[in-house]
Amino acid sequence: MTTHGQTAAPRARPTMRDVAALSGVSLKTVSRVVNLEPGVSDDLADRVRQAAEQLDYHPNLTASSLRRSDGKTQTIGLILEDVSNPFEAALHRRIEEVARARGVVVIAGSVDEDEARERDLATALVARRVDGLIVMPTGHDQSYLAKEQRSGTPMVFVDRPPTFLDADCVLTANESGARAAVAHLISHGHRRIAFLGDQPSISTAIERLSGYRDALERAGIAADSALIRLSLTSSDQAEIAVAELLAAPDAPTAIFASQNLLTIGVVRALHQLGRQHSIALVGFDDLPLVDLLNPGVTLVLQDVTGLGTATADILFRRLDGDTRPSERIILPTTLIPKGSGEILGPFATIESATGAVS
Amino acid sequence: MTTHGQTAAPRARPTMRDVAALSGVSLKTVSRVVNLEPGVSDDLADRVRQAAEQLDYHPNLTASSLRRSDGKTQTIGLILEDVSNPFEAALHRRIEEVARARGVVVIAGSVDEDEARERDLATALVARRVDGLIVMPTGHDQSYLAKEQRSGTPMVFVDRPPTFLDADCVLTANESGARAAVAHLISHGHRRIAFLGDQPSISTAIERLSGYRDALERAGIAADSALIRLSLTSSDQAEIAVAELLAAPDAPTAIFASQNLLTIGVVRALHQLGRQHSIALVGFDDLPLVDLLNPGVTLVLQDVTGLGTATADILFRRLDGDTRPSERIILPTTLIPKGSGEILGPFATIESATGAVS
DNA sequence: CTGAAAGCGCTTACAG
DNA sequence: CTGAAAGCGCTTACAG
Repeated sequence: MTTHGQTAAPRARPTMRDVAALSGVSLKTVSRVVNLEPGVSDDLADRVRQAAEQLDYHPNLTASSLRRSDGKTQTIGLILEDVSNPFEAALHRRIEEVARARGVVVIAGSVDEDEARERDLATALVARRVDGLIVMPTGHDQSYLAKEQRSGTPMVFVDRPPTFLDADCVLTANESGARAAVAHLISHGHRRIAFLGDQPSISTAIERLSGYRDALERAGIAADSALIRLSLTSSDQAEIAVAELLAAPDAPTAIFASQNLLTIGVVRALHQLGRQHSIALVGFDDLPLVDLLNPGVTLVLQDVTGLGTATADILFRRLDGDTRPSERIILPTTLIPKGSGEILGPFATIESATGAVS
Repeated sequence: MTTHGQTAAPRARPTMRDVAALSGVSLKTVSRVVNLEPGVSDDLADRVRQAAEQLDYHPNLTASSLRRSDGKTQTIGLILEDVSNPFEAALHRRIEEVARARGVVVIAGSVDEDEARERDLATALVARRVDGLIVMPTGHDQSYLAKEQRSGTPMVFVDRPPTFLDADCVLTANESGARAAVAHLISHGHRRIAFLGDQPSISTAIERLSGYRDALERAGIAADSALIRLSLTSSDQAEIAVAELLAAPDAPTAIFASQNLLTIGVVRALHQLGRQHSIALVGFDDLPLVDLLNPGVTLVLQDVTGLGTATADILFRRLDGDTRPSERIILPTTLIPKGSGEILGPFATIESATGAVS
């Protein structure tokens, strides 16, 4: 029978006290050496380091943070809708990178679109005394975080602003991004443009709808509520919505899909119906490989790296003591023509056909 | 000037002592009520709950775990190659779900393919006294975790087995999955089949190569080293490799891309060269939307949900005291024909043309 | 049923 | 330069 790691009786982890005993110094001297504080003679410091090495001593951060005057745990919390969503996973990675440079780790969690889960996760993170919080809010009331904020936990909101709470936030220019997408379709000769959107309770969905309406208005096109489909929460729902829209009389000639999952559904529907070369499409958010589809899918891209970096930067600035009023950073989008958005509509002019407009 | 949350002087968080003082009971009684221990009179319990409510008291988990005999922090660590890789992000989400059901949160981190970073992250997690560790190992020696394992931290490896360490692991049947992919191509009339793979230091890359060789051997086809391209670490490198392979004399008629990023590169290259309808392709790992490409891409899928669930389940079983010998779970793959893998090769028979073989 | 004392592994605030 | 005492916010192990 081999000695199996998992089954052997646990061997106690050495403490500072053990290191002190072995090296024949006081606890405080070990603490000084471990924390690289100056003012320990080379002789003692060497003995301590040797003893620590010999015992394979590793400091207990949870104990030190309890006693430390700043109480820092070198851990931050990240509340997302879903850690596996590509946009959010990319955000997570950026935040992790900024945190890592400071020796800070990230506890991330998913709350889907469940308000209660958002609060539960926030409570769980606070109970573990995270140094700060980054939140992509789901609920419509973040006032429950006010006490925690007053207790000194900095918090930054990302992608969506907080409600009933004054805090920093980093957002995408959803309205102008959507406006650009729809203006792009209009400039290619479309006037009947459908809007597909997520639940109107989500601020980004509303802002993108607002950009859509604004682009139509600027072009003197009356919005037709029959072309606006909200509360679509999955690719499948978007796929069905497209089939319905295209089967109706006076069907749209172009579609603006205001979120990545919805874009997938639209692409599926158009391919299914064999309409991918006749119905124009612009999608919001990045999707891998869509440039290889035929036609490629024209997308409005968010600056995920910029969002993640700015969010983490602000949080750590607050942790470093920045007490200026809360700020709101808004990052622009980029429209990438890939084919589907350049399909000409019935009102195309010579300019739009020759690409004189974009 | 409004009162701004972030700038107001931090208000100290209430402690158990504060609750005890306000309710006029001892610290221990508050502890009993907070931890739902029996044996407190309704009268006192009520007073304590009211005081806690009034002060907005929330327990400090980091302090309680320090003192608790089991020392549990209700936190586990997850070491990944990249939290934003779709496969790993999906794994992360599954593990989070299992953990959440037990009130446990997850600290995840990315180490890319950097051994030093793997060790640093492990150290950072151990310093925070995570209750357990889930590791997708990058390095080729996990013996550095042996002491930690003996100290009582359970650990489970996922996707790749640990080296120089006896521990549980949950893997994909890489070899048989790759064998099935290549056999599929052979049955469709291909004999010159290229293999594209990641760094040979990664166990999954080697296992998939082994499955490739095995399938060829079983079909009596001699392996041609000119068709085997290893150490490809990005889509771009795979794209270049395909261009080279197809430009060479006696070029392959089919390609097996043994990892998701590489599959993307192959698809790009084939479309670029206009060969997507003549060169067969099977890819390993899922990729969104590839079924909408023309042709759709035939894939070998891993059971990500199964991997995540099994990994987390084992970890928590160990945390619950299971001391049986370490186990190795291997989950099967599924081949999904989507078009690219069914392109017929020069040795196609009537059976392969009619789909009598899959 | 209730609580006073000790201590988890550290850092703080002093004193020498 | 070095260390003894106190204490971070809790739970443990007792005693009443």
